[in-house]
Amino acid sequence: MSATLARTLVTSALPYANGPIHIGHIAGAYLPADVYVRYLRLRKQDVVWVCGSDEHGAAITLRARKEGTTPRAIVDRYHEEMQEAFAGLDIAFDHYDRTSSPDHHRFAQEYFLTLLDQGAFTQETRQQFFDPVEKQFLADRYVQGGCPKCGHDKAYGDQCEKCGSALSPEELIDPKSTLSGATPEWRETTLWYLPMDRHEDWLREYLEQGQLDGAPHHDPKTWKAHVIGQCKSWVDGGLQSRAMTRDLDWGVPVPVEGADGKVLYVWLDAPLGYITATKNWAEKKGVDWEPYWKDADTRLVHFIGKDNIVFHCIIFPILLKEHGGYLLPHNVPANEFMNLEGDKISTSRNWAVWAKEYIDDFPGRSDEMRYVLASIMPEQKDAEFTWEDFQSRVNNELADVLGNFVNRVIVLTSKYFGGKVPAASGNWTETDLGLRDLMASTPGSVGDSIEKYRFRDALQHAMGLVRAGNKYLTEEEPWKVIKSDEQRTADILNLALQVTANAAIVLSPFLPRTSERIASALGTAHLPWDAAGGDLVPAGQPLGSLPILFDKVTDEQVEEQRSKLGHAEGMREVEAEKAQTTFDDFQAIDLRVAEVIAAEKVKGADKLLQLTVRTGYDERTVVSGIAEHFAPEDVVGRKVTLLANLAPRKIRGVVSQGMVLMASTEDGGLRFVTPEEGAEPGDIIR
RNA sequence: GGCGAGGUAGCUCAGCUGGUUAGAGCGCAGGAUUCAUAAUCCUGAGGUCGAGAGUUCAAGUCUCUCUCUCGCUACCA
Repeated sequence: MSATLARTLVTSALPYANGPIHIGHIAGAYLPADVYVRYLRLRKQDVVWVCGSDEHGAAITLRARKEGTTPRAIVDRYHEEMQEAFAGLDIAFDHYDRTSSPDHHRFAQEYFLTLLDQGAFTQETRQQFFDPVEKQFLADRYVQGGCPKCGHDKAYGDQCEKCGSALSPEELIDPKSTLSGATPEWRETTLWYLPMDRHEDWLREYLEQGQLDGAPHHDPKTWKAHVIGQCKSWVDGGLQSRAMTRDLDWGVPVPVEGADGKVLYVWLDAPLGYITATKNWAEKKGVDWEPYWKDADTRLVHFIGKDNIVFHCIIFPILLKEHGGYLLPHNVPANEFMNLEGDKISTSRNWAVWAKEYIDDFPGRSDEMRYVLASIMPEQKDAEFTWEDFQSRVNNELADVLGNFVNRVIVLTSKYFGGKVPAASGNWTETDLGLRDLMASTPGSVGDSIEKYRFRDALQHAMGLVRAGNKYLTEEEPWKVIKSDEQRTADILNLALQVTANAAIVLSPFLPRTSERIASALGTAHLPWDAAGGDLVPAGQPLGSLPILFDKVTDEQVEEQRSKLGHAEGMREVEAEKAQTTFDDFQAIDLRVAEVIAAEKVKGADKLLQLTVRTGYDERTVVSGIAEHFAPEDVVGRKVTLLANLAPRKIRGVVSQGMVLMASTEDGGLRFVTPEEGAEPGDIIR
């Protein structure tokens, strides 16, 4: 497959510059791309891999405000930090850029104008929250208020970070501007929208048939099932218009008169960063960038996590096609998620293994992490990282299988042949020929798997050669043969050395450092992939010294890493108290003790429970979004705190008269606010 | 509730367009061996392929129903 196209352009999802990189990111979008690209480079193919920091968007400005600094300071900090993290794990982009650069702004604006001229957008006026104090429109994330679902009192206008549900700003209870704290007003604003429904037909053809403009473009069978599935689900469900601009002051300004205070939506801006990065790479290199994005002889591959599928398979292709002249992705091998020690990775709970911390704790041991992540990469479904598994893979596979094999080959050679590669007679036995066959076929099987984005398989194939080497030594027993037949011993060790040199090549996309150390010791450094398969080490070659390749991971280290999880201090976001209120305002709220006497699930809604509560003076219905935390039988008979004088509201066809108060716990759970024994329904709380 | 992806040996996972006794790595048990980081190699135990029904000469592999997990989406006061 790789032989038919002239060049390959690889991108990895632009990491968002408001937090550090963890192993989930690495396993999702960076390590697979790195392996893929290293392989293509070894094949001497024309390949470019670009990435960069995604530095715009409301979340960054919000964070800047919270920390009392500027968005620039935030993105500068993470731009540096993320690059250190990548470098620490030998993630070697050809070019790492950033979206806040003037080059990128200019290019994104040009691109936007072209689309505008070509009628790709519609202009619509909608109601949006406006901060009367700061005199500016508020992006969804700039509005905070009570979460209508879990009651969390500091949910954002686009989602509640406590319960994870997606929201829109008008749903918030008692919305406040996060800029000034003022209550926002509804005002009209004009934004540009991308009407995606226009594109459903060709998208369907592109995704399902791999056809573009009536011509074959790619083989859809090579795409992952979950990628195509999710895309079809979106297209079949009907595509909506999506705003391509935002009212914000941090981003690429909309280059249109009268559009002050408006910027390009990050999802328009960010993927264009791939193009800017390619241009900047080309300039640095003194070559033409355009073939990489425009020549039909180029394969475009996006490595991403599953959360980005829709953007890379639907929205970005629309933007590229609308502009014209640009290539569409040939494949988007999105990975699923990496879980950690039985739970999902969570930045705010510090339930994560941070790339930088790993490198600090295990200096120089990037290959170990790369190996483990490649072995368990979430290629088809979510995967799970545990430190115990890390330990066992490093100790049993890297140290015992690979490290020990290399060591025994070198020790045997130095013992019997003074550390020089012995010459082979050429009289191969059946066993020898079997191993030589495997040696010859391994580069192909590893490469095939890599080209199919099956990195775990590829690594298995590569390790298979090493395992065969161990078996060979054990069965041929050169330490016995040496006593009677020196030439036969030379043959055995020569072959074992050739296997070692071959292993260094086929493992190098995964274990660049280790491969380099092995190859240097054997004097076979910097050989191309296509050299692999046959004899690589010449007879008579003196071997360099090679210390033990892998230290074992101790139980203490495992324990230490485990104990770090979830225990970072101050990681829980302490929420600022709300603005002062008055006793009179408090008096307006009528809280009472009530007892739940019946409960049932609201049909058609996963999260709603319809409760009947006794207040002592009446019985009423309250709809509560707690069904995911409590079964109906769990709540019947409980005494609860009821907000009694809340205006009735119809939810899913049921009129809810009041609200049951809940405490939302750090782990995202809910607890009833239960009065002490002795309080009876109807008792007033004040 | 709708849609998508999953549910395969103790663990982590492969199984392409349906076809001999369902595989790998790790773990475990027994054995071999000592060149090597107490490493290696061999053998084995042996999983109703989430549950049920159906199509077929033949199903882990296709169809339907159910169930659990994950994601998107709706509901959320």
